[in-house]
Amino acid sequence: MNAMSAMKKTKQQLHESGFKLTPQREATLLVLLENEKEHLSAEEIFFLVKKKSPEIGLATVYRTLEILTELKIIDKVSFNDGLARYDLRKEGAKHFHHHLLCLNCGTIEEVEEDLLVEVEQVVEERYHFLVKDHRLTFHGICQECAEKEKRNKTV
Amino acid sequence: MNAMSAMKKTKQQLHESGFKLTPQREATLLVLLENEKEHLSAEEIFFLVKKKSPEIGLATVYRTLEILTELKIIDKVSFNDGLARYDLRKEGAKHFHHHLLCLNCGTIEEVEEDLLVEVEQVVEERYHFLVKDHRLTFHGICQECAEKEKRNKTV
DNA sequence: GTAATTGCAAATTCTTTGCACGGTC
DNA sequence: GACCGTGCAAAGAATTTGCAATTAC
Repeated sequence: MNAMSAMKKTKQQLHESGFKLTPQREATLLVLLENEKEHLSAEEIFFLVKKKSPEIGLATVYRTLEILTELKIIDKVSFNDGLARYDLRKEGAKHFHHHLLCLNCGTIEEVEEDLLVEVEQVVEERYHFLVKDHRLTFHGICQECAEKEKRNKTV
Repeated sequence: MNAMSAMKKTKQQLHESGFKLTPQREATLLVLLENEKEHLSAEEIFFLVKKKSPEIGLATVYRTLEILTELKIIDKVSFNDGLARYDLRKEGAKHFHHHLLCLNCGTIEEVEEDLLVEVEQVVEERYHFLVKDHRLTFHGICQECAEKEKRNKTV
């Protein structure tokens, strides 16, 4: 675990861009680090931060998330549920990881490995498009739901 | 061009699900067909429909878009600009087409061919996830912007 | 010291809902 | 005549903004 080192690194990134590391920003970042597998919305982050630092305002959380997105420390994603969610970018990850969204239970799984290396090459060559990043989400049925379904049919 | 046949087919789909093809729904669908390369927001669709049928209300457009999404005639997409956009599903397309979003000029190009056939197989095998559909958007620089950039450097 | 940052409340933006009215089979 | 669909206006949800007070460096 290196929440410490991640925090330190972020602090530096903030300073490099002329931002200050305020307690509010630190608290927000900590929540993001502690929940890196989740895909929290601004409001969810706000409530989690509020638990430890009750004086924080929702607007500050929004403003912090905006800065962190700008610095590419987090990514803003949207899974068609109409609100923005925030996802910590993995240390040194060149590309955004992929998501598996279960249409049945709504769970979001993460796929760390980059499955698009070849596809991106095709896009660059065939469509003359210089790929910088991507957003890929598969919609489908997760293993757990598929098994549940199977069991129900057997019964 | 077969806006006629597309309309006819949709009419049937609506009827099969117990909906009527009202003039408002027809006008909305027509705008979608006429702008199938665009990625219009609800409001943009509303204004285009209003040109021809000034009596239509925004709420009706939203309600129509909801029905069309439900019937999988259109797809609701979001490109991180915070509002929903709607995209006509291609005739008989099993999978949602891909998008190329230019980070410079904001243009969205479409990629009709399915580049994910093999990747989906990997996901199914390696992650035990039954893929039903996907959302894939590449972020990068389009050909036009890349050339403009090059020209500026030469000058 | 001072420019950046904050919390709060008000404002905006996008979308949904309630409801009386109109159209259709 | 029951029912679906509509327009309008009001409500709602998510996010942004203005501003005076506060804080980090």
